[in-house]
Amino acid sequence: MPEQSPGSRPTLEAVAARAGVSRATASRVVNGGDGVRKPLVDKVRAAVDELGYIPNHAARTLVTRRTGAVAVVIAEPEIRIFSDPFFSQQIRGISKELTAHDTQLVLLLVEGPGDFDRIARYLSGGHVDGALAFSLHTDDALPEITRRAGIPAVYGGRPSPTADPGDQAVPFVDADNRGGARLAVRLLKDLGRERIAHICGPPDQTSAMDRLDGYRDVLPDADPALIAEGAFTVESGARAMTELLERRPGLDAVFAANDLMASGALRVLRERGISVPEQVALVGFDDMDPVAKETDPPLTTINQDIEGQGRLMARLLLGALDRGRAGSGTTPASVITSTTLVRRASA
Amino acid sequence: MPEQSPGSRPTLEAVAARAGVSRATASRVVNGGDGVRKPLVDKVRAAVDELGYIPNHAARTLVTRRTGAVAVVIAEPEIRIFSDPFFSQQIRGISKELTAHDTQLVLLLVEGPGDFDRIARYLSGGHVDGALAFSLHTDDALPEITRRAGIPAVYGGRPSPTADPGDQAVPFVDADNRGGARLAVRLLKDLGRERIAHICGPPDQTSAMDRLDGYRDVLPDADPALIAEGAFTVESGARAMTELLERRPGLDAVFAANDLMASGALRVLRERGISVPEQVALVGFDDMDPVAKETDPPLTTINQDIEGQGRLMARLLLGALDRGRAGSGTTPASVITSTTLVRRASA
DNA sequence: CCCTCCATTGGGAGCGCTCTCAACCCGCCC
DNA sequence: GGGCGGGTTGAGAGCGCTCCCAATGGAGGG
Repeated sequence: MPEQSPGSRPTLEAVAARAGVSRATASRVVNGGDGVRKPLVDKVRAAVDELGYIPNHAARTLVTRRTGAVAVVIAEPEIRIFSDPFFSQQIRGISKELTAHDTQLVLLLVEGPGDFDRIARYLSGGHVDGALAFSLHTDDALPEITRRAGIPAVYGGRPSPTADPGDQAVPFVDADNRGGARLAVRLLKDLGRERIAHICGPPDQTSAMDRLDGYRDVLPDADPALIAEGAFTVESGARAMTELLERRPGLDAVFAANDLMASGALRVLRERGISVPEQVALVGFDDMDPVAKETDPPLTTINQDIEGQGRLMARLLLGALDRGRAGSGTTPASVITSTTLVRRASA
Repeated sequence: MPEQSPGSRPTLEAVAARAGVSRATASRVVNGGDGVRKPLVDKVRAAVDELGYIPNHAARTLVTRRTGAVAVVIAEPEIRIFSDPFFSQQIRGISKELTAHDTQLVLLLVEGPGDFDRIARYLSGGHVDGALAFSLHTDDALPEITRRAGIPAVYGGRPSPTADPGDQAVPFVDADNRGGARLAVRLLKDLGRERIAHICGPPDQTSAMDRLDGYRDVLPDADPALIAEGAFTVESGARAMTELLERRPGLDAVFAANDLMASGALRVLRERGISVPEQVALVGFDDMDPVAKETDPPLTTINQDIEGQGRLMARLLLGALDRGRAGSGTTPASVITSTTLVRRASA
């Protein structure tokens, strides 16, 4: 690849001239070469190589109205993204899939409650062909924004009903949180545990509520005092565990709605000299990479293929974009990915 | 903001017509309004609002030759990005700074060794005005790539001398790793420890080597057997600690080159019934958010302002871009950010 | 009162590319 | 042998915007 002295990039015109063809033919070759006779194709290809021609993206976008880029919107102003490998893994999956389809990833981090305007403007501004969004909280304006922007969007995680802008269903990819939770609680039940507590996540996140629903599916008559609320963090898990132990000292199992809270709970149990899994069996959720394996004992937990979810999101969006080009702008269907039980030592 | 029915976005032409001015004047107003009389400015602004006009980015880029976007290249094909909050925090800082300057962030994750070609093509393709890169390993082709692409770039972390493409110094932002390490080791020495071991990071990362140098600055005559190599992961820290304990059972302090390895070391020490900090004092590095505070005992460590480093990188790059526009294409100077000792319970 | 000058404004030329459409050329069939 | 059709190719018109340059008009000085 020849070096680029800035501001002197060869144009299609130059390639055409060098190959002795018209700009139109050069363009055809650059875009796949269909309908151009072999010798000409070769000539143009050679000219491209010699000149180090790289198509001007802006010019192309101007006429095709496709940017070849997709926005990833993360509406999480706060700290969670730092400590949570969840996002990184989804992004890795998204990136892989987009790269494979020559599509760029524009990252939009929401910098605060007032920042949605900026996001809306950007999405409406024709900078990107579509959006992948992580909208975790029920009060989130994102679904409404993407709908208004008139570009296809796929969500990571089921948006809450209240955030859903009416008739148009918002396509999303989510793990089978409820089913996973059932798996976890059923294991504890099968183990013969009789007072199974639950540390649930924040009520404004659908994943937390779905997991709670799964717990209730298996234990419809559970003592309400056996449920404590956390915030998906280690600290909050510890607090919730303390609370549970005060309310129901006789509990013999805990299902925590994620591994972070499970590890917080584990710390409290250890501090009190309560043995895991002998006295209290513990199950987490997420199978989060370093956390679940590194605790002592390692966590029994529910695995979800996070990277796979990212790939799937990208694939759904790319599909919608392709269909959009073909004319029929159908929105993709949502997908729920399966979860599996990973048995380690904590239960 | 009016809704967008796709494919029918108003153009500058439409705004001009509605405001009763020429396209040129409308353009001036949209771009700040300098040199346009107040009443006309107001008319155009009103037309913009009524029509919901949003400038076409591609058209603008085509003529200005500025994309208003910056690439963030992460040349870390593997798992580290998942468990390491480091990147997320830098990106958060970068995002804040870029957003404040109306610049977009295009994320480029290197998907494997063969993927550098794609990155090179992208950076050379006029998609972005500049690049922020994280090039962690000495064998990294990134500095060469950005140089060839002819766009300004700023690195996160000092590139190794071997990766540096010759005369042109590569501008970077890095923590004062060496100074931080000195702080850590000096503390241990001041505490009266006499056999201070070091768990260093992988030799192909300059941060690891700088921290090792800092250790040696304070302990030039240290027993080589007191140095063990890890890979910046929890597991490798545990292994290194085991090794050290075999080689020098009498060691009374450990400086680990990051908190992850420190926590691995801590686990081994606890398993062996060695008390921290009484028998062995332990210092980490990074002050990594959940890790350092959550260990038992909490880690004494070296803090670096990671988000600040990200902001700084972005600021340097934006500065270079502005200067580039002004004509004088000077590369920014590198910056070393200071580190501070955070005293907790492990030393 | 006329001329000069500066502050505004508008006209128009492109930025580099795609895409429609007409022109062309060849082989084939009647 | 002439006409027709399909496969190739080229010419030209924009995509929406910025920016150069010329035109305009009013203020101020002589």
